[in-house]
Amino acid sequence: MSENENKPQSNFIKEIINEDLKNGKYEKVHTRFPPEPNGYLHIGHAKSICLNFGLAKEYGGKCNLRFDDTNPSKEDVEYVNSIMEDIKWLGFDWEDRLFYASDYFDALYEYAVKLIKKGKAYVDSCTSEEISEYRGMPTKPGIESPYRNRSVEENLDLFERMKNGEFKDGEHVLRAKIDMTSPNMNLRDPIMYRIRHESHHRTGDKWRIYPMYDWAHGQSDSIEGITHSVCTLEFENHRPLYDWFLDELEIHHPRQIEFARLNLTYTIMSKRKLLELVEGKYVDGWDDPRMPTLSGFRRRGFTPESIRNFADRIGVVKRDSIADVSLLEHSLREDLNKRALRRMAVLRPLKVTITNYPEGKEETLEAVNNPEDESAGKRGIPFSRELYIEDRDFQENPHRKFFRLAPGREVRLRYAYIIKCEEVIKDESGNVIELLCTYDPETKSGTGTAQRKVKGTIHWVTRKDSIDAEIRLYDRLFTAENPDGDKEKSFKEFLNPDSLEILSDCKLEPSLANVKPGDKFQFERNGYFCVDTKETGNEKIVFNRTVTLRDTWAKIAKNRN
RNA sequence: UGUCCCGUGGUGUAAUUGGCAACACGUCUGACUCUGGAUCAGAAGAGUCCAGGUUCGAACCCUGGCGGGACAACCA
Repeated sequence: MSENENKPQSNFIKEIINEDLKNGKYEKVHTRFPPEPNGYLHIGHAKSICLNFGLAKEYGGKCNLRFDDTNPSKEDVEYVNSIMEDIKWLGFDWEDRLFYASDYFDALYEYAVKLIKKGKAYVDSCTSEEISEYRGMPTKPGIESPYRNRSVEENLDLFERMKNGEFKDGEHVLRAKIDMTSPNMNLRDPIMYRIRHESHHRTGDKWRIYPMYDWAHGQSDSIEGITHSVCTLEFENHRPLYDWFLDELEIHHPRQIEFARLNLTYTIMSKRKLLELVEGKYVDGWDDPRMPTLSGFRRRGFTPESIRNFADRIGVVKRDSIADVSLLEHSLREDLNKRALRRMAVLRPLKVTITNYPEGKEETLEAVNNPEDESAGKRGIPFSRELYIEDRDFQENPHRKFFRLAPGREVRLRYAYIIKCEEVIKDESGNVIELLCTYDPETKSGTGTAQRKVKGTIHWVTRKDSIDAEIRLYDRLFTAENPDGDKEKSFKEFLNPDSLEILSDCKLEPSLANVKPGDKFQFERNGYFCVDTKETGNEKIVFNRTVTLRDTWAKIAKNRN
């Protein structure tokens, strides 16, 4: 619902912004989304993207895209491209404001020189072990480095030579001179620059020193004129440092605001662990439809609208929480229900012969494309003597509340006739392999003569005209609500062995012959499906099940146990 | 045994900033239905982590507990 999307919901960040605007701290709102190009975006990032771009839009401001590319050894253009693609797919536009932290390496260097001259930064020549040892513990103060009181001149000289590549990796670092006894670890002379003899994906070999996150981030925000720098909770303890740099430098001072990152039931959100799933081949790549990555959701058949709606509904707060996937699924179904064309597809076929339907006869029946949208029109579907129905729509000894086909019972074939099961044919081992049924010619759909009511309606496909396809059924990737929440067990122990089921003998109605990768449909009574973008080729059609329909029967069947 | 942040139905959020706790998801009924979908109607479910205090009045303010999270990468 578009009104849903426009419904402005307040949150603590907007309250802060309102206050800042009111008292003149800032005159406009300028946010940014600052991903590190070292992995694929996931739904947690989507929350942040929706938030940052959403705030800019709501306040008539701007939102920049800035790649936080300060660590050449982890980052890659592959990620840069996938990130841009995902943001665009989600529906946001940074216009001409695509930036990189590496754009500011020169400016950052000058700022560092300024701090050195102020006596607020120094070159430390301790080893990384020593530095870490001197840093102390959260509960115990650190001690000062023996190099802490070098002269400004010496620092300037050393720092320039660090830049010029005169030293080896790890030989020196540039540190801010703050307070080794601070109860906030981030203020214990944080490292600003480290030496890395590595090429950067954008600056090439120009730099031999690279800035750390804390040093690069706030200054980049400042350079871009960001007003509200929205980030996740783990940076809360960094805010004093963020502020310290800006204050010492006396430059434009954005306000950092932290919110709780998104957690979702039955999924993990850690980039590192997601990478582990990919590298360990537990899934089929970053865009595996079971992955919580945006590329995974896209391939699975999710719409960007549904994800945006979801992001609106979960809200923004400072407390840790874990959102229910069913809310995401609700947003998805709500969107797809309005838009997806209905089609009939039989996932697990059971042959049905209508014994009193003339052999060789064929007729075309009319079916509605989308009951939620009349403009979607109608289509014809062929009907003839031999059909397939869903094998689960037949029970030899039906449960009390099962209103589908059973020996001697009647059901309506959607958009066609009422049929009655007269005989059950089995193979040697007792499996039902075919049903012999009769139909009632008076009950043709839409004729108005169909006065008779039957309790159940099932979908079907004609044998002769059906199209073969492979359909992949997905279930949640993990069996535990919070797979990451167990201190004893690894998240991998909660992987759901049944998260993927491949059905290779599915039968589709003929109107599905010319589908294109990415096309989305509702297969009546089954769920929403989309044409897989990777596996679908000339000879083969592969559908992914995006999400099932709400299924009350499944609930009844489950509760029976 | 430090600093910072956070505690509202099962879940996620709200409460016009001190006025008797609202919405959504989920759950459960029922109606309708040629999708056991959608839709519609309804129900159950928290007295706001605990204990004090201030106040005519507290989820909102104060104090003290308790519980959860973050911080000890030359990662972001």
